[in-house]
Amino acid sequence: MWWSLDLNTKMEVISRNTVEVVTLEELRSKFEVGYKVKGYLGFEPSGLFHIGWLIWALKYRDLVNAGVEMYLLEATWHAWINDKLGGDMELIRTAAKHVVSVLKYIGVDIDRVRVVDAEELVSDREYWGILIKVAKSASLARVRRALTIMGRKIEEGEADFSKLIYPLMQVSDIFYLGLDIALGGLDQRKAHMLARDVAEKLGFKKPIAIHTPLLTSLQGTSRMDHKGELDEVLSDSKMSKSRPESAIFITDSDEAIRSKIMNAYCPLRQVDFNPILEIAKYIIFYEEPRDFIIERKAKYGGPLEITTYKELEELYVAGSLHPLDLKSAVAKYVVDMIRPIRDNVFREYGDMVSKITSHHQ
RNA sequence: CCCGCCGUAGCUCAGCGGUAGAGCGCCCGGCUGUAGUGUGGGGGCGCAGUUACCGGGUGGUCGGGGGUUCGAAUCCCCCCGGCGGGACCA
Repeated sequence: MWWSLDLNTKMEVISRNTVEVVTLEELRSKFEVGYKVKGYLGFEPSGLFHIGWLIWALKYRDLVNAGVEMYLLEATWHAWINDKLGGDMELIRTAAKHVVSVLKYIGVDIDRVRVVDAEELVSDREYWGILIKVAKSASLARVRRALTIMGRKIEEGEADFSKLIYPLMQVSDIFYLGLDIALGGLDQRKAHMLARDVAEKLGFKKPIAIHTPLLTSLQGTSRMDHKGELDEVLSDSKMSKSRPESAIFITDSDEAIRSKIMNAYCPLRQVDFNPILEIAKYIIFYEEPRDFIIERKAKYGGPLEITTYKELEELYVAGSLHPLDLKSAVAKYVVDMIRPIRDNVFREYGDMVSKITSHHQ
């Protein structure tokens, strides 16, 4: 268990499969000092759990297992600000609960997690005091720079003012809970950096930011042929709920999962922006070694058995593994992984699922 | 966190190894014109006062701290602050 982990093992467990830890040195010294390290992840209950979230969920599990005292913030008010689920707070709250359940099913020791609803934070006037302090210590331009995409539309007058409060709340959440670590997908970077910027000025702990990768959309990124237009290629590539066919949901049937994977973008021998390889890397091979069997007819080379992602990638780059065989294998493992979770979600949150599903239409 | 630019007078900035500057503002004075006012009108005088002009004056820890140098606003290092950019969005 965690108390038996030595420092180097902790550091390894926490930093694996992340895009970055800002900064590793700060994290190490926190552990060296030896006091109870507190971390959190805030998630916006915006709909059904999808496979992209699994990446931060697994990282969350790592942090819990590494002995970090983890908070899980149900960012219900934040979802409201971002007009998620039609602003239906009841539905948002239920959606939040189903995410907590999924975490439990993937093996997060939920008894050691402190689940907090944003409702609790905003009910405390101290929270709003912190928020005003944060607001006073950052210029309008600085806050605007920390905005999500949604918020950036303010410039065009397409968004309401509450979007500007959003990053202030994210920062206030961290300070209010007294956290050492802020975990999130790479898309949370701007808010985390704002928190780091103003923390010392206000006498709060400067949070260490841990960012997990974002999965490429199953549709991939077209326009790869434009040389040097990386930005253009990268745009529009995150796996997102707004386009159901681009993501695998925890509620998808075995057939739906297989079909989405088989139809996914998966260029021969190419690693970059290859959603199937990413799923293999960040989800199937999250923990290594792992037994991974690729069934193949003898005329295509026969079955393959590997244990690490590195082996898989090498085979693929070498052209020894055809996209179709890769997809079949990945689909099998994803289906096996999701099936039990899905069954539980339907059992506990069947009503919510149908509500949200109808909401999508 | 990374990259780039910036921080010099109240404001906008120039100067980028050799005496800290300009424009604007501000203060004092002058003058011309103008509206108001004392007192019914005019003149004079006074008060008050807008704009433009003229003259004079006021302007500074050159963001902070170290270093290099005979000499630093200027070059180097560290820090603080600001703006922009940074895989989703654009």
